[in-house]
Amino acid sequence: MVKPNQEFKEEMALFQEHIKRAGLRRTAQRELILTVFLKTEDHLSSEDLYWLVQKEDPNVGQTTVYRTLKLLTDAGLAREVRLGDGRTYYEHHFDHEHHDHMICTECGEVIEFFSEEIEMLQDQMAEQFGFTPTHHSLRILGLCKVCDRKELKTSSAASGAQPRVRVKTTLN
Amino acid sequence: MVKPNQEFKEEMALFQEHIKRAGLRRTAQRELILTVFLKTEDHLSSEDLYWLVQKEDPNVGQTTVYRTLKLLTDAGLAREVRLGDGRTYYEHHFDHEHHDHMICTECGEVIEFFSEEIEMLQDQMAEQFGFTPTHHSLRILGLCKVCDRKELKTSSAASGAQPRVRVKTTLN
DNA sequence: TTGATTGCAAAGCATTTGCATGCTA
DNA sequence: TAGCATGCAAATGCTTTGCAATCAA
Repeated sequence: MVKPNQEFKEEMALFQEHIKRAGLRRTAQRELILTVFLKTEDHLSSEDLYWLVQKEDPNVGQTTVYRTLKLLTDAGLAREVRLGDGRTYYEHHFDHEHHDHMICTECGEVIEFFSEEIEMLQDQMAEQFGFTPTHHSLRILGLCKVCDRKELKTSSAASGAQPRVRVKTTLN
Repeated sequence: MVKPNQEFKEEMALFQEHIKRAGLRRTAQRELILTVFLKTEDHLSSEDLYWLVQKEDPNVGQTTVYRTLKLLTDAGLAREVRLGDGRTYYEHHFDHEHHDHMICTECGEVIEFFSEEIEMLQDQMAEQFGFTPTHHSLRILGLCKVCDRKELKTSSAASGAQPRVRVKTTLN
């Protein structure tokens, strides 16, 4: 079922490189997990990935998925994502540029977005504080288009006008 | 030891109001927890707050602190903060305007900052996607001034020049 | 009096760790 | 062969829940 690894040649190579550099070992599990991971879209939890991997090889354990995800993160192939609920999600770069997230608190939809200006301003802010940034994390929580409409319908009567965009407060 | 509640008159009133509105009850524990909470600075975990409350009244339980912190969040008096490790921190508005965070991954220092421009751009982005934001969360991870200097010293020789600020990738 | 609140202990979750066995290099 | 990797079960750490006793309204 798994497509030939050749599809992710670069990524696989990067991984092997990292493994060698760290004095670790190349194993079937790690390769399978990475391959399955690269074929996913969006964000998935360790458990999500575990089930996907299970379909290919029922012998792989949860623990190995957890450990490998960590390894992939170290290798720069995966990125931890915290969506706000307790757990940790992961996403990869393959076919995906760097981006931030809007998360609908009603239906859980996740919108990926990117703003060059926001990036620049962040760097400027950091510089002001003598801070050297390595990562950043921007989440906007609220209602997606669909849920916002529902909200209007159920609560008071909705005027035809677009709801005003307004950030009331901050998390984090 | 606890200063008279009069100091936080407004906050206390808001809390009582919320409690009444929700058909809940005013209790000594809740008042104590809120008072102690408002006297703190920065971000503290439920457990941190628990220990502070313990000093005033050893009979108050962990659970009540957890529950009250949730209540305060609902009432708009507290704000959940996720610093990146597993746990949830809280901060209050008293004496504190809305802000975002830079977190030093070396020493854990947390710098609070605010950028009107970034706020505006976020609203603009949201509008583009028909998204109605309610909260947002921006974290910049990296090295603070002090740790960055140390880093330079221990690794290769440091040139006198300021290190370039550059965001490599995103967590979120 | 009624039903919300509390504190304890137990349960839940996601994640990590200990350890004997298995497998790369 | 040495020692990293694996998978299981047990342990952890934070947070939530069940429940009898307590307390505010």
